[in-house]
Amino acid sequence: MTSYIEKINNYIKALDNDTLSALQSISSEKKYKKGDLLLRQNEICGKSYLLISGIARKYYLNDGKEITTELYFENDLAISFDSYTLQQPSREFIEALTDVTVSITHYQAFQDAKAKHQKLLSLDLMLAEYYGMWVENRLFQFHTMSATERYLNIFNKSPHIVQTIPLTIIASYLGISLETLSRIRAKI
Amino acid sequence: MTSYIEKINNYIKALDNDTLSALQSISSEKKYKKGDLLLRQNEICGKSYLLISGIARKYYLNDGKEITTELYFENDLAISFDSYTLQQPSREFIEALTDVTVSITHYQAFQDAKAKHQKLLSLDLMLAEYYGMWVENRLFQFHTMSATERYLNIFNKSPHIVQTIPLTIIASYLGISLETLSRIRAKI
DNA sequence: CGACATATTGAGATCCATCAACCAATGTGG
DNA sequence: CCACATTGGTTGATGGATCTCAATATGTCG
Repeated sequence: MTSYIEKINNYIKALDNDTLSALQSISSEKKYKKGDLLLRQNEICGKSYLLISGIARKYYLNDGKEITTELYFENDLAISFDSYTLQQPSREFIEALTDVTVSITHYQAFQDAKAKHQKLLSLDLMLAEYYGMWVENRLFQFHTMSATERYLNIFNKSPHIVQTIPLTIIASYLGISLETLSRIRAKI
Repeated sequence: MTSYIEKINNYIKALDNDTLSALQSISSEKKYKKGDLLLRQNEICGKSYLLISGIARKYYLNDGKEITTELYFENDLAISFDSYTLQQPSREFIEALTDVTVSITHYQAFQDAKAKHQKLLSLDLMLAEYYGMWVENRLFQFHTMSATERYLNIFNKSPHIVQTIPLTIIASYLGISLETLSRIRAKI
């Protein structure tokens, strides 16, 4: 599945100048400070955020508790998928965990560009497919792995997450309490 | 999100004849008997199956146990998403739970058709988006709801599932043991 | 330094899985 | 058409994983 990212990146690199400039003309750079919210609950996700530098996360509130659903690093694309797709209010927030620089593309401008440039439509399909597989894989892990296994998985595959993100956030990302995560780590 | 299915169905209804006949020319009907496997583990999912009648499910084996990941009814599109997208061996099976009639479309033929007919590319994007939102929503439920809540949710929103599918399968679909499901039902 | 976020540790409660026994309905071979 | 196997479901007892509440560190930053 990692190879699919490469495929997407290669696809972007190989875009003709016409398509590429169309994409660039509807994108703009912006900086956020640590703690800033790129998207709030109940707002419609009308933009996509490509992380150029920094770390961000997506989360929602459940019984007043923050549940992190995705972590974003350099080169990741941050959106609230259903809010963006349906253009309906988001249940999720997107928050900068460090100072971040992002490339913003507006939803409607991208829709228009897709109509004119078939390659952007193909790109959008690839991105949606990637997200589908990513979520499917996450669900798979929730379905089959214990808390310890899920932590070890992230620890082995994405050590940078464990090193840079507060445990409180990692715990909610893994779907366990902070205390349980702390105990899991103590045992290893 | 249900409205997105309607949007997709309306989109299909509104397709021009050229696109529609291209789609039909690469699809064919086939019948399966109850218990037949439409896709086996380790096979590459080279076809999509649109259910015309009957019921089917997708599942995988974990420690020798069957874990159901999706249930299909009339008008649902059955594929192993990652296997289909990456054209890699599937970890999932697709099984007919009753006699079924499906409309089969080959992966490669559809890829070719998408290159010629932009509307099919748009359709594919909508289908991928729908699947992404569907899985996201399922993950959301696993993340926030107890076994009882998940059962009640399915019981209220999709009573036909509870009425027609064996509890063993529903339990694995909900990510709980058959015994727990039985006890949940006894309490209500 | 003080204050607030972050992390650890303990004790008890809760949810759910597992193992096992049992029951009911269905189907099949002789 | 019976005897028996098979499938699907229920119920009880027990244990383990994880949560919650609470107390106590350990930062970290203005």
